[in-house]
Amino acid sequence: MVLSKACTYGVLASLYVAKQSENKSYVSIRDMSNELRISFHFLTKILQKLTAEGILQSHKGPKGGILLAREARNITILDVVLAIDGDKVFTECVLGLPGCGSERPCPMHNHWITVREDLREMFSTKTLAATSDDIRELGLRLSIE
Amino acid sequence: MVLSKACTYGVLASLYVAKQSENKSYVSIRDMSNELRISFHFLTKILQKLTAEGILQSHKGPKGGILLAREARNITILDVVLAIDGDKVFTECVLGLPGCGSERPCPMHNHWITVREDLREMFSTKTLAATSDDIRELGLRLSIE
DNA sequence: CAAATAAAAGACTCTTTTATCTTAAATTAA
DNA sequence: TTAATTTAAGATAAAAGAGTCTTTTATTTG
Repeated sequence: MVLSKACTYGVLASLYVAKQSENKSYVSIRDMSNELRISFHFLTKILQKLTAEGILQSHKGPKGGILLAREARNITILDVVLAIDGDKVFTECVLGLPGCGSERPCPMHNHWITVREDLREMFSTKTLAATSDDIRELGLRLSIE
Repeated sequence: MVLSKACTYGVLASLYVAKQSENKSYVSIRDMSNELRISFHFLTKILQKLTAEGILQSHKGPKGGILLAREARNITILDVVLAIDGDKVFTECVLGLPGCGSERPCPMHNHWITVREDLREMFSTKTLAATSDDIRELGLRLSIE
């Protein structure tokens, strides 16, 4: 798996919040966990990380929940991935050799760095705004159902 | 990590065997584990899988060890990856949604399938023969050192 | 202020992956 | 045929990832 489970949940949750953010009220984590079919407590932990990283903002108490901390067009899926999984996928050697790079390359290095960059590009070109528009217009899925 | 640790060890080991296979004698797993700095017993299990999958052949007893089961130019790195990790990386949804595909795509599907295919292509175009030639000619690394 | 609500935080469990250790089986060679 | 060597197999352990449960803290509303 390219992304950890926590990371895919974080991306799905961010897109869910972006999609709801026309209503200016906070998005309930409980509702989101029901709709996305993600364990509530596990989701909570992931969202806490995204909040700590300045991607989401949260509010306790009745009518509380979470919101995007910045405008949806200023947050990319790469931002969410980096916040949860870090940049390992985009920097590591595909054969796991420490210190692999142009000076001391592994047998796959030159080919791998192009694929790795394509992967990063894929995540960086998609903003939450544009992606949630796609979801609405094309009827794309965010959950198991 | 795109590949499991077991899988990266399997690829490194296969390349090591290919590189040694000018000498027609069996390659010692013990020597290989020392040179590649991979735990002997863990490596043994991985090689057993590759043997079971028909990529390697083994021989017990003194002067025993392993060899490629086919010619190095007829084994690709993809073969090794599929034998150990299966085809999950090349078929799964990047957001982990079960049943994601062109009929019921996730928000990243269309972009992801191109990256996924590039990844498969990277592994499938490299034979053990060509890659071990590269290693010799360009002095590439197979181990931590 | 008190009660209800909802996120935050931390402890804990389960599963999978990675790694180690021990014993068994096969083969070679003296 | 016996001793040494080397892979095979299985049991166990350690670490990481995924998921659950309980308690605490902050906020709203009656």
